[in-house]
Amino acid sequence: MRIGELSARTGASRRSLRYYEQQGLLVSARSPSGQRCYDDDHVQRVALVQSFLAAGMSSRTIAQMVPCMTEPNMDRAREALTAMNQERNRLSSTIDSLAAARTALDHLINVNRKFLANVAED
Amino acid sequence: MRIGELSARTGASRRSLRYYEQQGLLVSARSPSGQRCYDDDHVQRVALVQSFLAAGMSSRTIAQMVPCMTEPNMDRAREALTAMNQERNRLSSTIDSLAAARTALDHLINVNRKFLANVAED
DNA sequence: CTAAACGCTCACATCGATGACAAGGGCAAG
DNA sequence: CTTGCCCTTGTCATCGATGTGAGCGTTTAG
Repeated sequence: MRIGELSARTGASRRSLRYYEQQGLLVSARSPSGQRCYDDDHVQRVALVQSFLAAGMSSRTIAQMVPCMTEPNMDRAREALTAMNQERNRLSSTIDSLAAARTALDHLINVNRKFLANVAED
Repeated sequence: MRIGELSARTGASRRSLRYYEQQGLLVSARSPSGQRCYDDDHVQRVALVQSFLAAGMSSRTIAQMVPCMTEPNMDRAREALTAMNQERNRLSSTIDSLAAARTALDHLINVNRKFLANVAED
């Protein structure tokens, strides 16, 4: 498939897909005329990249792990594992922060609910 | 206290504190010479703002809720509640995304661990 | 064959929170 | 009064992912 179809299937813009490739997150075969050619596997790959980007990973970090996403690579597996574990920790503590923020928000929501209820009573 | 001390106590840079004020996230009294004066309550307030910013809320969004953080305000309570609930949902789905990314990462980590173990066997 | 739709590269623009720096005023200790 | 440190406002720079548009080649349907 060409870039338009991959874009349609993944929801990533053509622009983003080219950017992913430029950053080494995605590899494409090229037609004789230079157009990018993808196969079905790339759909999942893009989904994974999107998931990681949405999680706040930088493309540099993802690029470090990507070589091991397709076929584990002995040379890079160790450093990739290090990066992955580091990111896993970062993710976990981010999740904790968000949960804390949500708790604080819940508190604010309750205070305001009660306030509105009191006003209604008067 | 003046801005330097608040900065030291909260970990937010002086620059950030001025920015928070400019965005309506923080209010300060001023000394006759124009210097910002804070009291202890502001430490908590800044912590809350930092927590929300770290959770990816825009300063505009936080500004919408802040008037109701100090003293509930009848005029704004309803719209603020709307914004708060909206943000709560956004937070929840962000947390879900991060959790999904972490699961995907765990999968990758396992694949690589096994690969390295197999290599070691040979 | 032609036109529409798609693809290519290159380069500049955008957003939001923050850093960095300039030019100047306020205040305490020597 | 001077020195040193803290404060003020204002402006320009930064980062990363993506939008946007120009200028030009390719593929496909009529």
